[in-house]
Amino acid sequence: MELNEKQLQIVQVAEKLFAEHGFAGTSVRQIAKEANINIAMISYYFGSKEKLLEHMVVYRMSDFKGELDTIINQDSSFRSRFNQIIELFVQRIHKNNRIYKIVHTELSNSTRCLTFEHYLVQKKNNYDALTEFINKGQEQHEFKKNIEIPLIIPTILGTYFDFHHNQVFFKETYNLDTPEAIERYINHTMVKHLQTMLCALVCIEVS
Amino acid sequence: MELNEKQLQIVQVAEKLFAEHGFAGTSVRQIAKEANINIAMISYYFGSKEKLLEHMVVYRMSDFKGELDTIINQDSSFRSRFNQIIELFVQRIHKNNRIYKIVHTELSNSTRCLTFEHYLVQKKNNYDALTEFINKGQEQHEFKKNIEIPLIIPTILGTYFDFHHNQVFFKETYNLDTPEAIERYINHTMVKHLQTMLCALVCIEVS
DNA sequence: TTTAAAATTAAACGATTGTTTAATTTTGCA
DNA sequence: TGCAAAATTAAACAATCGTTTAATTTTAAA
Repeated sequence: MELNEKQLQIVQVAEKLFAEHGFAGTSVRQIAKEANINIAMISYYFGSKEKLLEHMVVYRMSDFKGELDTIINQDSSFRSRFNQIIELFVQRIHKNNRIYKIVHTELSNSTRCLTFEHYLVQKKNNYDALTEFINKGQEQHEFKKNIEIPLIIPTILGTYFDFHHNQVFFKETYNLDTPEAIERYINHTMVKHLQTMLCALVCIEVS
Repeated sequence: MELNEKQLQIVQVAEKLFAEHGFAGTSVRQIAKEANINIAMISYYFGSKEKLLEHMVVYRMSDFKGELDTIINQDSSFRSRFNQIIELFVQRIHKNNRIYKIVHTELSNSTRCLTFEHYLVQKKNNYDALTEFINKGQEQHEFKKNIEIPLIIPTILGTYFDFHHNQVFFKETYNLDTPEAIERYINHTMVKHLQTMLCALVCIEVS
């Protein structure tokens, strides 16, 4: 997926607006205005508003599997690697939260006939990689059995997104008034919460 | 919030459509057609499309605090009550998942100038009740300290909604092909996953 | 400098949006 | 039964939607 400077500008503005107001809630005129381009350029470059979204998904959903494999193949304990995986997921989803929000909203949308193939394939890869890692840990008696592995990733991403969706609530309830405070809360408090909780679920304690 | 038969019909249809296609993605003509009423009836009864959404939120966000207090005031162990609270949250969010999805989407939407006061007040109540319960458990040395209490509810609701948003993925990856299978997965597997994980986080083990 | 391709523009397209109007029908009480 | 209020209707409203057109400007290789 290669985009020229103008196309990239359109995609970036559209991503911001789609995430903020939804796909249907954003008009091509808004995008054009905010990106300082003529309305016709969207059709000219992407064909249509729908195809702009498709291009955006393919462009943004860059490969995440590499970073995951790097951690998994490290020469450290299962617990350490598991903790690193959790942190990686949070960082990744936080960095790209806009496109994920758009995809989540549109994926369960029966109007949209987009495939989101790219997203689903990448998701499957992540689930397979994590499952294989956990299975190995279970074989070596480092990880507990009878774990619902398919729900580990939903717990990580879900915790992040529920916080993200309800930021209005958290801001005023827990005094997260600056962007830096929110950043710190996500990267430290939330990561630690997830690590503690999921390790307690998965790791066998050695005493 | 009292609604006559016709108004209820409109709210129910609109709730389904808003959840499926988003607020902006649903036209009043779609609502009117599916509810078998004239378009003008929406303005007649609710004033506008926006106000229909406001009425919907107030009507649907019925009081949840009672059920929560009933469990908290039970005469059983902290662990047992905590498990029941988790199950209640999952059941509650599952039963009303449509309105929660709508609110989550529109809440972080900078276009919408709705307050969602009703939703935020109820949320605050739930957070306060849970915090008080956990604090009591900590005082009585049944619950661990240094827990990030504000992230417990996001973990419960987030796990549910990430699964819900990505149902297309889970259906084909884990063979949840019938509505009954999904129902069973949520009410048993997911509840157990959350209970095991959160109890491991919160409860002090007695050996 | 010439010239064909690419980029950009303003304007217009028909379709659809949420809302309002004014006329008509239905309802339920006196 | 009569009649005012409530409910319902089809039609029209201006505004906005995504897209296309045809003309113009810019670009870059010959």
